[in-house]
Amino acid sequence: MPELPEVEVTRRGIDMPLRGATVRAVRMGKPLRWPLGCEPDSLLGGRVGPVQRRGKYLWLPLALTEGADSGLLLHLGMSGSLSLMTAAPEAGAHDHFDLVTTQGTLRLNDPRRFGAVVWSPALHLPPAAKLLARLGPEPFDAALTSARFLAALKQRSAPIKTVLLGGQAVVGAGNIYACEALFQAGIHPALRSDRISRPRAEKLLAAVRSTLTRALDLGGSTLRDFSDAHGVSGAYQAEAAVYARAGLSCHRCGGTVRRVVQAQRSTFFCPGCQRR
DNA sequence: AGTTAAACCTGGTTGC
DNA sequence: TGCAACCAGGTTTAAC
Repeated sequence: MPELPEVEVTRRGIDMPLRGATVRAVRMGKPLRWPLGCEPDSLLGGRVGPVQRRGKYLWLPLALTEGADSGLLLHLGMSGSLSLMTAAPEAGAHDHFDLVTTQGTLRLNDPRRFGAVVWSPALHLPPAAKLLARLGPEPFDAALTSARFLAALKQRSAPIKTVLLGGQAVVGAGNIYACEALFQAGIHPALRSDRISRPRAEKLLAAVRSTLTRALDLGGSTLRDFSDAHGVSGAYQAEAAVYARAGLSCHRCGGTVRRVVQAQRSTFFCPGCQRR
């Protein structure tokens, strides 16, 4: 589920409430994608700092000593969500990580367990640095110009949809928002990335940005499991133009939205509105 | 080297 | 009703 908007909405929900909190207990459930990388009890007494986001990862600074840069790198995978509770109920079957602090319990619920919580001595050191190494630029970074975006697209011959999902040209757009941005830009998902024109690349970058912004404003998308740190669902899915709308009519041209598979992922698009 | 498949895991939905 | 097949927000690793 969680693409950039959902992860950012989650970050905003836990950042201020957790700031300055002290870790009182750590509870682990079933294994996640990667091991924690430290003794859970070694986190006790850690002080929580400002929560940051990089791509679809969250960085929770957890200083064990004054001035330390260590922390936890979190990923929500496909089905993960974080909730911050003052009085946490008993852990359920899919609650795989609890960080009990003086300012509430941060709990990761993740049925499919593609998510991760990994301790790292610093954001710029392994293992965090290694996991973030291949990420492209942030979509709202002013340094990401349309020229730079175009240059990145020119380096790939794979379909534009697949390249968007890859996150090398820009991070943050997952399956929902990659489909929606391509629709908004009027670009066929099968178009070769390196065949895209300069004006279309510019239009696509703008579409990625506006799609992610709109989703952020609506609290993200909730297909099944996602909710923010306070249990509130997203609302973007209700206004998706193409995503999960195969066989339905396009609200722009009246044609029929199609579903195809690219790189093992469903792609939804409108053949009338999106051209090669 | 670069693109595509397989893998990780659980559960909901669909169709016979 | 039962059960098999397919589908789902992601990303790494292995294989063409």
